[in-house]
Amino acid sequence: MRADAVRTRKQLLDAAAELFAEGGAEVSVAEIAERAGIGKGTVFRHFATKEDLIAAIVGDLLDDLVDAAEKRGSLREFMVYGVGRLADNRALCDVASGSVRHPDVQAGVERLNEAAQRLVDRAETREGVTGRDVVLLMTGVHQAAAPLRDAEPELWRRYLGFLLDGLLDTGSSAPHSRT
Amino acid sequence: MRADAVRTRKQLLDAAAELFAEGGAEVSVAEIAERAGIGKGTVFRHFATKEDLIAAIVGDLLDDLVDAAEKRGSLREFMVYGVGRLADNRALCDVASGSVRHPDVQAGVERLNEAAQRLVDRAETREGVTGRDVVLLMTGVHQAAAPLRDAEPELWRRYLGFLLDGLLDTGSSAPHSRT
DNA sequence: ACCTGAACACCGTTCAAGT
DNA sequence: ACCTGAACACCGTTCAAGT
Repeated sequence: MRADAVRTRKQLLDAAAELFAEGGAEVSVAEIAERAGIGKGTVFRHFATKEDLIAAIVGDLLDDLVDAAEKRGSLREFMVYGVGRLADNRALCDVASGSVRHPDVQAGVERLNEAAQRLVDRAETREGVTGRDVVLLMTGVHQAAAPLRDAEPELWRRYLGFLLDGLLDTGSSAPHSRT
Repeated sequence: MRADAVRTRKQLLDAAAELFAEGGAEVSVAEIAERAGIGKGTVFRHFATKEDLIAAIVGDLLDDLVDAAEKRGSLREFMVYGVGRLADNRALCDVASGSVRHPDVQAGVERLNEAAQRLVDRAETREGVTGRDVVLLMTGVHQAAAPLRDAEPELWRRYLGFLLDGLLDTGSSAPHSRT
């Protein structure tokens, strides 16, 4: 790849990362090209489709979450971190809502599921809970709180608390029995 | 309104209800017009924007949920019914995901929140839980399970179970304490 | 009064023409 | 090799022309 192309590509990725984070996948290719200071057609020289561009940006975000799963001590800490990331990046929300179905993204989610599974293995959860459950439920918590994102930006913490109380096995008492 | 216009409007609403239920808000006006057997322009004679048409369809769905909240005995039953409706109607999902922001829809959600509040008042939940929380959390449960809608269509029941265990106050033991 | 389809401004995508 | 903007097929929306 020629030096000028490397530079163009970086400008494109920087602009896309910023705009997708703020506005989600719905920001137009024209806007991204303008912000990057390049022609609209050039975007498609680097990425065959808009979806491919989104997948490249979102892939990095998912890798960051996998790192977090490996570095954070507990399942609880990971879930707090993960929902927090969902709350501040609209592109990640679009992945969570299933509107991005790119194979690279699916692979990234799969790696995240596996990393979450390793945390579940070391945690005291109710029986049958998998890493995949944890990842899906994180997105559910975020999306429940999302409509009030502006009015109550910390609402997801409360909802995550409810979920964790249903998910974690506290050991001492019998939290999941119904009288 | 002239008799032929009444007929046209009904054809339009029937087609829209069916297609939105299957495909969500993203089905095109052209598709709806074709299914209804009317011209594309005629759609905009009855509804100023596509959003207004969606709001009309979704309003009925929300009214049905309000009815359910009033007729179902318990909070738990209502939540099972509500998430079930979300699972089989894509238009309702689009409301839940916040991609429909029509004032009539917001008003419908508000009425649903109030109906849910009346169920909460009669239920044993943890402190501070509101009807609005219940409605939001129902959408969260659904959206968590949505990516596996085809592979595991009943997954939402399991996730709703997790949530209810965190939400309901079982009385006897101390389910929300952490040791 | 009511319906229609051609026309408009957008979108993602393609590609001939430029460097 | 790489970049560009005009051109294309879509979309929601408008409106002059028809009944």
